[in-house]
Amino acid sequence: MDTDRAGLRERKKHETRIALSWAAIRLTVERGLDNVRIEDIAAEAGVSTRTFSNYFGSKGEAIVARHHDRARAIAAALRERPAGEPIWEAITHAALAGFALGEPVTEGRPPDQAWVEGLRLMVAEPALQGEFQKAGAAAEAEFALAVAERTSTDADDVYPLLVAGVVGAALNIVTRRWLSVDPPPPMDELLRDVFGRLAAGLPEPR
Amino acid sequence: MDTDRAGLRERKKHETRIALSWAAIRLTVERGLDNVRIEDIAAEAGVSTRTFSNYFGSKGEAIVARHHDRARAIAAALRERPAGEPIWEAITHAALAGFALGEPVTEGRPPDQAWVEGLRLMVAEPALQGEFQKAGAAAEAEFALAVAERTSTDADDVYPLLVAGVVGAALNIVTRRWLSVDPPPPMDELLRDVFGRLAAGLPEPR
DNA sequence: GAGCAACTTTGCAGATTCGGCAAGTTCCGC
DNA sequence: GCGGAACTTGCCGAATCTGCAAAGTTGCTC
Repeated sequence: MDTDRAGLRERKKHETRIALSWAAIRLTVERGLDNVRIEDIAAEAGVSTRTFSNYFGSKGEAIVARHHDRARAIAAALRERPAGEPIWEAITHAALAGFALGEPVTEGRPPDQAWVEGLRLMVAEPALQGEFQKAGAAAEAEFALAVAERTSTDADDVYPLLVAGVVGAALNIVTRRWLSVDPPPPMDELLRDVFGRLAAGLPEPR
Repeated sequence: MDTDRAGLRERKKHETRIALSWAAIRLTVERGLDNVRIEDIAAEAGVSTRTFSNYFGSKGEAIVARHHDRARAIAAALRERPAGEPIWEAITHAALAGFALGEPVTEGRPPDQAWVEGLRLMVAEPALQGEFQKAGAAAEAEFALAVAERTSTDADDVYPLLVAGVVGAALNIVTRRWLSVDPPPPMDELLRDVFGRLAAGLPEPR
């Protein structure tokens, strides 16, 4: 039943982490960032405020945690792609796989109207901008490693860093666009469009 | 003598802002982020702590302010480039112009050893990562506008967003690299290398 | 140059957050 | 089982953030 045989302790820790992050997101979407105190989040997850601080340094970190996990999943997915595959193709597939995990939100029910609206407000929150960006940057570092491995370049070489940075920027745009267009368009299309342009060398539209 | 005829009030406000940001950077580089209190920064700039809060929402914001200004200068520089110029060429020149303003640090004296070391520690500070990224993102938005203008596309179209995102990533890499290589290499080379790769469609090295 | 309006700075207070420290409790490996 | 390691928790002080109202400046008009 456990995803990994790492023992009860590890599993519980992981569960607490998820519960905290999830509670942080839900409360923020419902009430708005300023009306959520760490106290509330901790209560929702059934732990003390002090324990919250053991897991996350701030509200923002907790909120962004899941976003961060997904970004890292994409890096992991890239490592799974066959070695011969052209790089942009591999990256596109990895991104699709990462997003295929799906927002836990939409797991059962269809995307709720009020929920999407709350999400928009949340990601627009200025206080969280830095947090999202930071999570993206951390994931980029891992992505750069995967790219370096695949292309047999040094990890601190310009090439893998540049590819990772570009991919990070692309994912940001895709995510924002998915939220901004009114009937959220299928991720597949967005991802293929953006990575297609990148693979083609960003031709100037006309 | 005044840079703009906007009146004493505006000028003084601007000076205070610079002084605060500058004091924040200097103290952080010297002592490390955790050993600098807002109280210290305000004292250094000759204002009260409450006034500090009128200008910046946090230490991080103050530290990053100059970085932010420079990024916006690059976006402004892009608008100045001739309309016919190929886009990547224009961008490269804009970036060069932006960096040419020079770190006020290196204005007179050569880059000090201890200073560069402190800078490295500062940009490596986890608590500032988000702040830097956030500043970069804000500048990206302006950059996207400039690109949209130049290419006659909609500002919320994918193309300008993507170009801006890619440029932001590239500038991040250039900045980090400038700090990481031991004798800081000339900006020109770094910028030309990175933007050259982008203009060529990110060819895989071999 | 006197006076008024708008703006900026400042001190103060309350709410919140952040981290260290020292129990108390639970889990892992032997 | 048992000892040690890891995790949770409450408590506390330092630091930050923000609203509010008083005091000080600046800009503009008559």
